[in-house]
Amino acid sequence: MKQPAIIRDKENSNAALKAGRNRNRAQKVSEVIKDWILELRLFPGDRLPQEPELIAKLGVSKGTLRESLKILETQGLIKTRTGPGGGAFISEMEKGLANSLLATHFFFKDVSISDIYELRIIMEPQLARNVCGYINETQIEILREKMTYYNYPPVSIVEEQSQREKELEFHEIMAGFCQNELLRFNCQFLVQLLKELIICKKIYQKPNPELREKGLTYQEQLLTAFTNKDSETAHLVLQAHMLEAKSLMLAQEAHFKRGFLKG
Amino acid sequence: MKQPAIIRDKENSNAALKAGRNRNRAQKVSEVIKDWILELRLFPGDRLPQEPELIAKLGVSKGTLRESLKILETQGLIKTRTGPGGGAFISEMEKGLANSLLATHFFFKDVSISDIYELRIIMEPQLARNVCGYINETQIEILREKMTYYNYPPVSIVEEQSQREKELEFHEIMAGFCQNELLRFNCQFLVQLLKELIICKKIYQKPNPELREKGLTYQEQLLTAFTNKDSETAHLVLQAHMLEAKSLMLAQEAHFKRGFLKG
DNA sequence: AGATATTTGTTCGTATGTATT
DNA sequence: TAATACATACGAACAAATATC
Repeated sequence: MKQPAIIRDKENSNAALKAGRNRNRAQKVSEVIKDWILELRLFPGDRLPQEPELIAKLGVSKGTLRESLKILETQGLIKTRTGPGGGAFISEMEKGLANSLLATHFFFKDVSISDIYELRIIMEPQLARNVCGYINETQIEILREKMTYYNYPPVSIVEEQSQREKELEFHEIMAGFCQNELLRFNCQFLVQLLKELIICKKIYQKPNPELREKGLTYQEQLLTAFTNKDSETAHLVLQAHMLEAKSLMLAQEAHFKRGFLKG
Repeated sequence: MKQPAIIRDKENSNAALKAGRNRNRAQKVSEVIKDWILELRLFPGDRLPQEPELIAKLGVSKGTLRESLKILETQGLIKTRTGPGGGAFISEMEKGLANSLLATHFFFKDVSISDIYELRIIMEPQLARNVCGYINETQIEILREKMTYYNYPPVSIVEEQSQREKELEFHEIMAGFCQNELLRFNCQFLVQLLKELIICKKIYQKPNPELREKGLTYQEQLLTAFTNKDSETAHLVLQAHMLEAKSLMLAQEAHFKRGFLKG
């Protein structure tokens, strides 16, 4: 594993740049710029020098520099704007991008519903327990409002699918309240995978009234637990919810490769 | 959320390309190519058309095409080779790249040891339970061999740190045996975060003999459980292990921003 | 081992688009 | 509206890498 070079002066960076003849220039340049970001302690909102200056300092052509910036942009580290005062700005990688990159990672892998629920069964209860500690009335109300989208039997297959999506969004929103970024990201990513599953593979075609009804009951119990600040009950309720959902879903088990690429 | 267009013919793709004047051309081109990959059912190893052909079919300049390919390369979806028979090849994103992209996501976020262990406490036991089902003697032997690096008291601070790393690698290897890609990736990513913590922030400077000794005991119990195919014991042992490790680590709690950028 | 053909990688000059003033 | 400052896009020429003979 490469040793992170937090401090490295410009001269050395450029030297390293010129030395490396064996590999891609654009990638090396992007790493040099990364070093600058660390070195100059740049934070989101700060601007990088403009193209001509970067070209001069790095000693590369416009095309190569643009490829390098594309790399950083793809990694979500910068964003570029045109016009006066424009240029490349440090930016915090947004959630959607990280999701889509990770989804690309699982693009050719074989992920099953069973795999997803193996994680959801342990993560969602923990999420509930965590969030319970500091969730407020306003946030509980947002969750309750989301439930109104599916607190009645669907009249069509289209509505059934829409309700499934809303039910997943309930979990997505709850995760959004979580202050542990790792836990939040994980839970939301799993929900995204399931959503893609709905859209792409068109499973859940058959009505599954039991799933909706039981889910609703669990979620009502969950909100009660939230109101009472009863984190252990919240944990248990969601554990039961997930176990139930898993067994109901496995009836329609389907492996899905590919298809959840685009973010 | 955008509707994934699994099937989309070339004409439509190009039409969509020409229509979009409001945004980045290179990015749109890269999405068109992604669509092609889906549409043509290309898999790792398959080759994309060569630059001149892509330029012709997409109606863009060479520079733009190269930026587009850079995007896909950064996302880990393709790799390019020069020379006869060269070109852009579909490739499976390697683990390291996914790790580094995700690490970039948490670059500006505040992740604490407590956050990491909140996840490890639930994931590692599940990992043990899962792996226990199919781990074989050879694999157990690999784990046992790794333990020899730290089954004795360290004589220096340097060795202490090295032992900590090896102990983390024990978990990394165990995760590598997991057949649930999601679970495997998560566990390994958490280990990577902890490793970066060792390197960058130099916590664990102070000797912590208790951590090593108790960890060793737990891991021995774990291997026994593996040998006996006793998944519930494996689960319980690792749960105790993680709880213990968390409390011992929190004594040295330190938040760490930045610094684990580069892959 | 060396020459050659093929294909990506890099550069530069120029032109166009776009947001600010 | 016009001028300005900047990114974005294009095309042709050249350099480097690699497989094949």
